[in-house]
Amino acid sequence: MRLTTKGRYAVTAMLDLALHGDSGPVSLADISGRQDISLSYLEQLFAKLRRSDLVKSVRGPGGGYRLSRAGDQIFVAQIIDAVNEAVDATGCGGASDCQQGEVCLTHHLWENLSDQIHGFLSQISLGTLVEQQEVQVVSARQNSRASGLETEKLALTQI
Amino acid sequence: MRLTTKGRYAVTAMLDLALHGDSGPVSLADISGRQDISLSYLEQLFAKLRRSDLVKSVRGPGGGYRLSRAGDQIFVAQIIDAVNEAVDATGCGGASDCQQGEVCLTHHLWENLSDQIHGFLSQISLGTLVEQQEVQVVSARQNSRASGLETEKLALTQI
DNA sequence: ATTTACCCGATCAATTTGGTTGGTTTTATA
DNA sequence: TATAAAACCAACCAAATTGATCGGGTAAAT
Repeated sequence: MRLTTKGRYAVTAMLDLALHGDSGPVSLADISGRQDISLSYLEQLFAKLRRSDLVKSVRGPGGGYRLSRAGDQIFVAQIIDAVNEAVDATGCGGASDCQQGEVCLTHHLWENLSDQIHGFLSQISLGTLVEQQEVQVVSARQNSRASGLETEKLALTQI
Repeated sequence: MRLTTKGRYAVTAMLDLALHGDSGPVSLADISGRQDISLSYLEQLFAKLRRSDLVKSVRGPGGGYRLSRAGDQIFVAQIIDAVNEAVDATGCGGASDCQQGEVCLTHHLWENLSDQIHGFLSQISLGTLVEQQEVQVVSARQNSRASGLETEKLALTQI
């Protein structure tokens, strides 16, 4: 499990798609404009997302990308796995050829943790994130109506 | 929150320290030998770990590093934060100068997720990992005695 | 004094990241 | 049918990051 800016871009773009995909396909140019990610980098990312069947493409004018299924059926871990081509990360080759020495002990400790992170991100869907944000925005609006504008900024940053 | 091989090296080294630190300080040369990480890279990592008060150093012959407190008081998130000098990752400058446009919506969605990951890794201590591994090793040994060696590999990988 | 091992800074090769250029194909629409 | 919008695609490139190397220091145990 790796978590770099590349994964952040991918998740951000997919979130944009989840938010704007209701009325037909969304072009990469639109996402590029809204999220400030270069068009060709988006192309590279979406090539991988498509290969992993997370999005479907529609070619030609008016085309773009759609989520290949509902937002609550697409999980953050899948997005990150799609763009971060699996690095072995094992050191011992992964082929379990390492005898039960000291090296392998801590190696397994790390694998354990890595699996836990992966499991955690496998439970969070695009739908979950969007829902949470909607709750936040509504609550922030209520707060700001009640107690001034400064509260909104606060509520949004401390999710 | 970033999660790269750098963080993996740091966590691995700290785990090694947790496992071997019972009888006095552990030298970086020892860790380097056991974990197959270059000595000078370990030096760079431990300089940061020391600055973050996660380890204490003992100079001179027989010296090395000790955890600066018990393993169950050192959390994975702290280790990763220590070696990955904070990248802003915000895009909008972080100074909340971004108006409530579309860009900032997904930006906050990502921040939300990032915070969740950080919170998750703030609950996992070195002690937790070592404990789990000990449980696993014991259980694997029992399994392999009961039903053959293949079970051990299985139990270790599916933690 | 010598040795061990932490400390420190500069440098550097390899990899990854993110972008650029320059196309091609598909397809809606005028 | 011509045009334009947009997905596709491959090669290449600059910047950042990673991880290693070198060449020294400094503290302390023997």
